[in-house]
Amino acid sequence: MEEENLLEAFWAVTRRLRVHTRIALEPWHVSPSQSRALGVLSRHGEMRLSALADHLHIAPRSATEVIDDLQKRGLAVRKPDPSDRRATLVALTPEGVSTMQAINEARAAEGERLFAGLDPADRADLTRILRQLRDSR
Amino acid sequence: MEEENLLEAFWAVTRRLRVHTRIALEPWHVSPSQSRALGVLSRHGEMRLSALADHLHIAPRSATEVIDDLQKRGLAVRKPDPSDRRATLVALTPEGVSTMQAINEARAAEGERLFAGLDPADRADLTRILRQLRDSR
DNA sequence: GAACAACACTGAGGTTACCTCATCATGAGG
DNA sequence: CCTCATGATGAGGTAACCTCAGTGTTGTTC
Repeated sequence: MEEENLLEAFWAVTRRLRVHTRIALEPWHVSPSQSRALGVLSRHGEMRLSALADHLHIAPRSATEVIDDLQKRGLAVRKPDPSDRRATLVALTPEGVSTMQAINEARAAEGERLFAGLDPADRADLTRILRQLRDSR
Repeated sequence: MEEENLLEAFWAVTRRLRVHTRIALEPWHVSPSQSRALGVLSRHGEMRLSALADHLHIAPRSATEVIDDLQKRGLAVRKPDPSDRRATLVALTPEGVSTMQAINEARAAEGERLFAGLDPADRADLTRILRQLRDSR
């Protein structure tokens, strides 16, 4: 029953966070799945479509679609992999890079809005405990 | 940048929790959205379709679909609202009730698996902090 | 060095969980 | 009773995933 409450509280906070994220993304007309792809490309640099799919935990076919959308919006480009003519590399355009930066700032600000109410000690505890949960096993 | 990590850690734990939930639900062949509806009906008892939609934060039309599915599986029934012939009440069947119980137990067990690594003080802190985040503003 | 399995991507088409809009029956107020 | 609002649902749409089959390319094996 203690568990019940912990779980429930966790999901409630997750929902709030999701709402905040949606709001942060709105001005750029970028969907959550697109922003995840932007994030991976921005953190790891250009990569094959299949590698992107791995990072996003989705099927390669689905990565094709996400990249189609980002390319239509001018945020990413496909280019041939010089070392393997079967493969396609995906990279951010300059516009993709700057959009990602703007989104990161907006998201951090939205996160800050939610976490602002915590005093520093609680915030440190929360960070530490979440990391432990993330990395356990 | 502290924020970045807190947010990121939060999402990582959320993902683990989602995986655990999916696993907990698997044996009953109940989708997450169906289990949410079961949960609402189990906590609040029979209610109108539109009220269920409110609780689930979805459109009334979508509640119709969720209930269609639960009814097909024999977990819920529609009955006329005696006080308004336009309205339809939805209630759990005995099988729906027992399925919900089983799911709750499995989910608590799965949650326990994730949270088991925490020492009691951390667990109490986490619960308290999450409640604060959930209820702030 | 030809044959062939394995691989990278994408077209076709499916699923889930939502949505809006239009329709139909019923209800409530003037 | 006549109009307007309301509860559910049919029809049809969307986003973000999926699988499966096909095409071109590569590495391997004999």
